[in-house]
Amino acid sequence: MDGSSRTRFAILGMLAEGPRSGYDIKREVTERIAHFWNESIGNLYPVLQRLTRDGLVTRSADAKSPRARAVYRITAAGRRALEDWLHEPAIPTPPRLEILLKVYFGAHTEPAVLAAHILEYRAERERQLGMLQGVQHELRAAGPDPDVRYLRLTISAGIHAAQAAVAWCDEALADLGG
Amino acid sequence: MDGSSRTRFAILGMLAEGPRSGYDIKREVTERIAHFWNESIGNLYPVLQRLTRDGLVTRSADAKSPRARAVYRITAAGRRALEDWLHEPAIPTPPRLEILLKVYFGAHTEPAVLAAHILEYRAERERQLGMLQGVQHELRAAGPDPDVRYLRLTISAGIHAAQAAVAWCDEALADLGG
DNA sequence: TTTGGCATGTAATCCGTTACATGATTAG
DNA sequence: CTAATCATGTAACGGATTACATGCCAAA
Repeated sequence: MDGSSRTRFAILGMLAEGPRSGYDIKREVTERIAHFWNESIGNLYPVLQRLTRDGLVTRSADAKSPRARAVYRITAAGRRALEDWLHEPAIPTPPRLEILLKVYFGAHTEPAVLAAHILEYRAERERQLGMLQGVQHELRAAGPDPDVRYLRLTISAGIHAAQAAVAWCDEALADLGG
Repeated sequence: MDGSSRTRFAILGMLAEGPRSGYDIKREVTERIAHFWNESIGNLYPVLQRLTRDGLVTRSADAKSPRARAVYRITAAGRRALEDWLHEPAIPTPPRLEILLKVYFGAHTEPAVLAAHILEYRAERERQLGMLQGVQHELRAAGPDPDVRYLRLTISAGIHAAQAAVAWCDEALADLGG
């Protein structure tokens, strides 16, 4: 059945902080955790329905909004499911970095083609790095707020990863250029 | 149809270095590029059939082997497809790091639970780091061999990423411990 | 008034994993 | 002899993306 869908838990985690609509969840994913997680809106709605059917969340109409908004709330069973999942070790997803696959097969094209790809990749990672550092700076101003403790940690993870990626790009570009 | 399947190109790239069986390809993936790419054997065989049907590879029985081995060779059309793909920019796959999702929702469990997960994650990354450094060392002995130039680059990428991951783990563990 | 953002959902499709099924060969 | 590895494949399933379809509300 639903053995490994981690979308369920992403949703449950978000709802554990308070009631939200599907649209809200999607926004929070893209605005706060996009650097390590993603959800497509076309998947979110069906999974929310299944979670409702399973009694892990409840659905109600938002009275305060003039729009047709469905607001979801996590149930006690939902919290239990979330906590159980948090206790299980994380299952590592095998990575698929297409940029490195192209590099690995680099002998079958010109080095300049590869360099162009890496340059583009570097720009993207640098852009991301700047964004994350911006968030980190804002969070520093907030002081030792326990509410943002875990957000801080994920931001830091993204910064480490982005810096490593940029450093590798520079190394690779130097190698390909010389 | 087969718009975005990168498995095709992983196969074509491997076959561009020489004839191989499906089993060979799987072995090469797990032994050399597992740190940034993966393929399941159950997917490899059907895709090889489709590539044969499309005329990008040819299939023949291996006469030299006492076993029932099917050997695939890349065709001119296959090489063209590979080169075309190498010219296209890499499509970034949105990441899904479950470990960070758990950290993000860390407020809903005990810090010690999180720390245990991170410790396990750290061990895995450190193990991987050691392995990659071992390969890097072997490759250094080979000198400036152009054949291993691109392999070297992917190994280096893995080392950068693993080091960054380990560094973050230490930072996170210090934070959670204190 | 028209554009963009809010908001929800379905359908088609696909990409890929896991488990299952089978059998030959080689090394200990 | 027997276990591990070589070797190929199919079937069931599921998780997720993209495109499609619809419509309201607010701001310019």
